[in-house]
Amino acid sequence: MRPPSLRVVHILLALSSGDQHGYAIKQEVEKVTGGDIRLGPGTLYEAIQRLEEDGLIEEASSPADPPHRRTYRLTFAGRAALRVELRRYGAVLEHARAISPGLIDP
Amino acid sequence: MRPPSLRVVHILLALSSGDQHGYAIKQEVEKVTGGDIRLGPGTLYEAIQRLEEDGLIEEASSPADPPHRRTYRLTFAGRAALRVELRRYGAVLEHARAISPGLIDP
DNA sequence: TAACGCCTATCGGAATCCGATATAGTTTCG
DNA sequence: CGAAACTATATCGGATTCCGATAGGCGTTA
Repeated sequence: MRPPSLRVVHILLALSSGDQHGYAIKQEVEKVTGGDIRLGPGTLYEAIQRLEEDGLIEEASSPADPPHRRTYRLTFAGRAALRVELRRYGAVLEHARAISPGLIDP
Repeated sequence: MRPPSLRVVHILLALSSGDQHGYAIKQEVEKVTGGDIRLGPGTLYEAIQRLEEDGLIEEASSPADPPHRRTYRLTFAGRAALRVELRRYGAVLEHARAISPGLIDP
């Protein structure tokens, strides 16, 4: 299991504040990144399958949902993995600011 | 050309404050990440080749260097690509803090 | 010269990316 | 009503990237 890519981090983050189904995740990610990160169907659903296999998300569909819709929730492990990756980003940024000020901020 | 992975961002960052050869990059990345991110030879040299092909780094070896050592420097495009990716990380972190406080900081 | 650390390179299997394609249900609107 | 557009999921296939294993060459030191 490789560390999640930025795309996958966005998927996890979209689930961090509430359950979502795949298509809604896609829309939210594209919205919050201003279209910077897009998720084609291949990327999206294969990533979801992988995350479920790895236990970072789990299905949370309710009988009230439309039958062909699958809702997912972030697991505890998923939240932990998200935190780890965000920390990595924070560390890179901190280091970048330290050694090369003017690279990010201007 | 896909966006650079976190590993590759670390390679670019290692070059942002001065020219380096591959092995020195590897050592610096492992040092600054406290061993969190390791670079095996395959990852390292293939990434370097790709970055050179894409024009993000260029060879900067001098005749004074040992003959089998290849030193690289970050190009203008490389610095720009690094900046773009760091901004993405910053944006994710900002968003994560906004929607899910307590995910990162505690 | 043997051993060790430095330095680069390639191979191959696995993982991931991602557009194209397919399928279906739902909503919108003329 | 019926066509178009949107929602929603799934799979295929080629390309890219990862990354450990393997294999060198060079320089220094014992």
